[in-house]
Amino acid sequence: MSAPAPDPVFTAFCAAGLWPGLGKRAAAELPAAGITSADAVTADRLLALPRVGRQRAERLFSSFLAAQPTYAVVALLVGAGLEARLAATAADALGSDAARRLRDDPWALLGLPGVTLGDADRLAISVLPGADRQDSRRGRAIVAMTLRTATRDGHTVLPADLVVAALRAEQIADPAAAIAAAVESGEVLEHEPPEPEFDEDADLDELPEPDPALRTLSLARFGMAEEAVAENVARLAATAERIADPAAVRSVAKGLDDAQKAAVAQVLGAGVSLLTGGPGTGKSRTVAAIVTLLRSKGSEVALAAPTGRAAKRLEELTDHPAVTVHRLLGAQGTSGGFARNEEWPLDADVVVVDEASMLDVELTAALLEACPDGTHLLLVGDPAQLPSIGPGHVLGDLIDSGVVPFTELTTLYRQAEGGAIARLANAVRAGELPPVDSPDREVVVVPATGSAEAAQRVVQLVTDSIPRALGIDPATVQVVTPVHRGAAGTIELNKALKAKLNPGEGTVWGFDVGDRVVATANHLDLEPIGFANGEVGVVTGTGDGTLDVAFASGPVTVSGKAMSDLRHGWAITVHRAQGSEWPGVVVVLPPEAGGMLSRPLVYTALTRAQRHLSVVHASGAALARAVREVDVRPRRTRLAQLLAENAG
DNA sequence: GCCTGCGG
Repeated sequence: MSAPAPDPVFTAFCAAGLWPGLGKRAAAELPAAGITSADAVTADRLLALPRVGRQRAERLFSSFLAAQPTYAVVALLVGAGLEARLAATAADALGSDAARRLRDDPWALLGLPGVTLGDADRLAISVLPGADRQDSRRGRAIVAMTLRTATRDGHTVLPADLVVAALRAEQIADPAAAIAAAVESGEVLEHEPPEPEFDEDADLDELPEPDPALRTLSLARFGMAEEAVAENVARLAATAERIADPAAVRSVAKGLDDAQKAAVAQVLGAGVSLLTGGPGTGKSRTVAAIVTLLRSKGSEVALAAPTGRAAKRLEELTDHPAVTVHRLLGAQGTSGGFARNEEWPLDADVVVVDEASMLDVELTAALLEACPDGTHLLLVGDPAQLPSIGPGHVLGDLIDSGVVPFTELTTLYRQAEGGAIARLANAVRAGELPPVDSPDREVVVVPATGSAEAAQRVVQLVTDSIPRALGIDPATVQVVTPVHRGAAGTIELNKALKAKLNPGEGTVWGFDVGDRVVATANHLDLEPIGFANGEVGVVTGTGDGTLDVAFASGPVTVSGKAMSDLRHGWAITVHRAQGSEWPGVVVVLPPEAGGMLSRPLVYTALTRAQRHLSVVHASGAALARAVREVDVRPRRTRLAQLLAENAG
């Protein structure tokens, strides 16, 4: 008797690794055990697999049964000629009745990462005989997709006109109906244009109409988050009571300038306040004074930052515990919400968040919702640095709204005032790119043509020119580039720099003693103090699958999972360098980064340098253009308008 | 298309 032909759905399910606990090797051995379809799966047959005992067979059988929702999705996907791997994501996102939901609305597939409209259309043709490109579910899904794509560029809203144009580009005949369907589903919100200023003397017949071109749409997630931020800022502003007499500032005023003292006084009175300024203007020193004052008053202070590294630094500078905002709020896994919320709010009198330019709108909404009436919130940050990864422009919008009290620190203390680095950084902050005038070579600009030549210049600067001409140890010089790929990206630069500075085999996970490494994730729980994403260290020893790494904050022995979160760190991206500074910095601007150059990126890169800055410039006119424009792609948001409306 | 935070 010959075995039945293997069931393609079953085969795809197993091959895609969707059967929990079943390895690749075991999957390949299933046919030999007589298991070629779902119906053939029994604990007894599984027992026939090599290296499988009774207990494992039972476990495999029950994990197969538990994976039935995923199996049902695989059946749909395979029928449409789509990748079975998608099934796991679909079951995660759509729940145990994912298959039924996809049969009801195949375009719901578009909500999953990596799915194209073409994929969703194929599924639709396969599950809905006679599927029509004018189907209202399709139009609705394209509206949401358009808004999701905009979200990746940081926008929380899009003008309705742009969404209409996107719908027309997909041959949707009735864009208004598609938008109405998206709003009806609850996934999308429609925002009427702001009311024009009311002029009391105007003729009643000529009341200005809101401009329909200003109508916007948002994904409800982000539209509601912005509304929550605006409402809760107003709530905290209205419920705050003065913590201490402004005269109390005197007790910590020693060493603070007038603006810094004003910032301290502001926190004592305001429910929400802002403290802004560039690197070296004393933001941290001011926060330290605030913490000292509040502790002396017996107030409960909570310190937090959006990144682990910023939290760690805040803790060192204030000598007061600081955590990530996620930790502060009790983040529950990737999809989940936060343990601290309206029902179980934070119990601090004052909450201070450093590096607030990195706050996106959802995290800010969660933070504000967890602050009970009367909490004072201080956001500290530099609006000129890179914007948050998630959508929103929270710090900038809070400033632009004009309704939140803020103090801007402008006096530079860290770099020599009038030094070439500070002059250049200040000019870039203001949108200008003056010719560099630095006879003492504090700033050196090295022109290059193409990324290969740029890379050569970088290696030359780090290993030869900078140490020889300026006497700066290469160990204190950091290379910073916008990109990973290409000849002047981190990957190739690190290879070239390792070959010159610390050649070797890479005995443990590609690393040798003497290699510079950078962390790409937080491991704050390693002994004794762990490491934070973006920290740079040097390998000081290797063991059996372990590395001893000396980070600036202390030594750490790294093994296992944490090891895979280390990369070579002579050259790192500008994004990862945010929040760190080095005595010497080489900034590389390769031509292929031209499109991603922006004023915040250039400013962030330049301000990483304390004593010496070399700029290897190969991006031509794109650099001046990027610095001149406030941002190449400004984020469209509604928060500033909402804040102003709530205040008025 | 490029870059990137947090969490388990």
